Amino acid sequence: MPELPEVETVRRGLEIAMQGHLLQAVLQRRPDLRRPFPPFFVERLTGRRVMALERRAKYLILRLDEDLALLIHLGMSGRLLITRQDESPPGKHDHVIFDLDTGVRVVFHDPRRFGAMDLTSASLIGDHPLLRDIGPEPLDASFTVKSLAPRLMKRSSAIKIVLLDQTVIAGIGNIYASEALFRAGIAPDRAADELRPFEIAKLVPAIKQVLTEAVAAGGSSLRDHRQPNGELGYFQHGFKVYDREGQPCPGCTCRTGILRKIQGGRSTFYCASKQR
DNA sequence: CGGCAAACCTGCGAGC
DNA sequence: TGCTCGCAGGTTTGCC
Repeated sequence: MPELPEVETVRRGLEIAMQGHLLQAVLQRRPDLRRPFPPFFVERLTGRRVMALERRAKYLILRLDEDLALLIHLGMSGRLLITRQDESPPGKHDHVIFDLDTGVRVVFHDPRRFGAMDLTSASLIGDHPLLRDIGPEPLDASFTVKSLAPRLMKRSSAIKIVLLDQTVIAGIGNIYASEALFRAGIAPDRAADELRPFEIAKLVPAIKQVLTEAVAAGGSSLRDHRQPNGELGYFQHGFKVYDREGQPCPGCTCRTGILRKIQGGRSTFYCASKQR
């Protein structure tokens, strides 16, 4: 499902349901997702208290007591849903169930199983191999033209491809890469290292703006994404180009409208007139 | 190291 | 109705 806004939406929902409470029972219903679960997954989690919920890029971090941290990635189709322990039995793709001491149940549901979970030391979380090389958070004040420009100057690939690289910027995925480039007026196949300073000066606020608006809307709900309370996000109504091939461009009067092309095996949506 | 294709999975809608 | 094909908010791996 999930890019930064969707994962942040999940974080906020889980924070309300889980923070301060005990993991009374954990049920792991299959041996692996994309990779095997870590050894003694259930045993290490059972009885732990959830101290805090954080997000880094598209990862959720559950800080637990006893210096333990649970790292969760939702992959393409993962959801975390809040329900009650007395509700219907788990379904086919409900792979992990967290029962809290409050009667709340949190279900990890992931049909494609591209998701991932790992356990690690909470105090050394930044050193974890999955987090170690991730780039700056785009909504942090430290993400600026000055910090982004040198990173882009090292890359000759198309800017759309580079925006998806989590070591360059954290949390952008296929939707928000297209949306940010449209808002910045930059063509997706431009080489990253050939962008001019004034273009990077448009790109940075475009990224911040589209992500901020999407977080405020509870993310985008296309196929799988739900907020943890089951409600839909609604930023899909704010898309200007994503999944709008053939529709009129909302930014200009060109006759071609929104185009779709494949970059790195994935769809990019753009307007050839407004984006140069 | 950079760049690119393939692989990992299941489900759904379109077209025949 | 039922089949095949293409496509899907991601990341890792392996090869050049």
